[in-house]
Amino acid sequence: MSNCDRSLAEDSYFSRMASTDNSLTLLDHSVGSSSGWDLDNTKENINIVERSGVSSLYLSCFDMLLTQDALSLDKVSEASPASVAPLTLLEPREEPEQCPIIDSQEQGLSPSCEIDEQEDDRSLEQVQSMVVGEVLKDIETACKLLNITPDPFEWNTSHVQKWLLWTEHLYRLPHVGKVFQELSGKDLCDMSEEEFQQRSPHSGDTLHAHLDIWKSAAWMKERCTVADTKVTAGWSEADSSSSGQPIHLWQFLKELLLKPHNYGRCIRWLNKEKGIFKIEDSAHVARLWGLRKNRPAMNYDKLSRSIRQYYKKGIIRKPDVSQRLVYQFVRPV
DNA sequence: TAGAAGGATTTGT
DNA sequence: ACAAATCCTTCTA
Repeated sequence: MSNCDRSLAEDSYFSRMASTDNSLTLLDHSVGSSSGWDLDNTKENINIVERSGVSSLYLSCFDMLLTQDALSLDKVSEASPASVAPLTLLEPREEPEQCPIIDSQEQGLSPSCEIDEQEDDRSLEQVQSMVVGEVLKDIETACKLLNITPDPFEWNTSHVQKWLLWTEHLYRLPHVGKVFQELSGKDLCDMSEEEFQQRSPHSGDTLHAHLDIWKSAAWMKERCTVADTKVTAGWSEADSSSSGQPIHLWQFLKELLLKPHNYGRCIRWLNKEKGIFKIEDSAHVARLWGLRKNRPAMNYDKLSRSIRQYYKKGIIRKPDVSQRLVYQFVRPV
């Protein structure tokens, strides 16, 4: 796909982003012009970060970065109360990966007086860079798992389906079924929020918002690569999704284990030094592996058979004291 | 009943 | 050719 194709389709998109030099400035602008995130609330927001992890915060922040104004922001957070709002009530301590929440409560922060603006600016900048970094990292992780590129424009129809399944899974959205079938990534990117909602009245708006995040991240990545800013550090690592070689199961498991923040509830180290890990949720891990390999019928029975093939190869073994769902890398990192 | 172990065969790259 | 997927039987906690 040529850059000309892209630039046409992304015109409206770029215009929304304003002409800023990097992502932080970009965040500055949108935060500064939005009623949802006042400078005075920076410390409070940092506290939110410390209390509940960054995901819910960064989604709020990123949505702000992406939405044209506070009105459309409210639309995003309130348009699908059935799918988003109850989650905060039902699972208040949900792990971020399981349920990064677009939390309307955090967006409704009220304005207050101007005190020590410079210090707030610095704190805000810290939060912003953290927020952007987290979003980029999470997208990177999803790309590895799904074996897709970060840029939705490059997706084919099967990549689109993977992304849809993944996003539904991650945000507990109702299944959209086949309404987005036959659409390429470019088709998807060209669709307005209204078109999303036409196809999927229940989760169209949320899916559109998340696609916007991906589009922004890809756009930022492109900009930052040229500008060589440190925000993109996480993207430059060579990863299995870009090596061309199909990923091995043991690599995939290590990838999950590398992201305890995201996958700690389905797989975690028991003893990282010895390479001993436990699969906490066998069905979940199998589902992720199936997603990664495009094998919808994958289950733990089959995944574990593949793990057992590693016994002979000396890649994975059962630990000395054998326990259910516990394995050990023969050569820990 | 879910998981562990491993044989046999098929599939996809 | 190779890794993984699939299907299977038998065993175990």
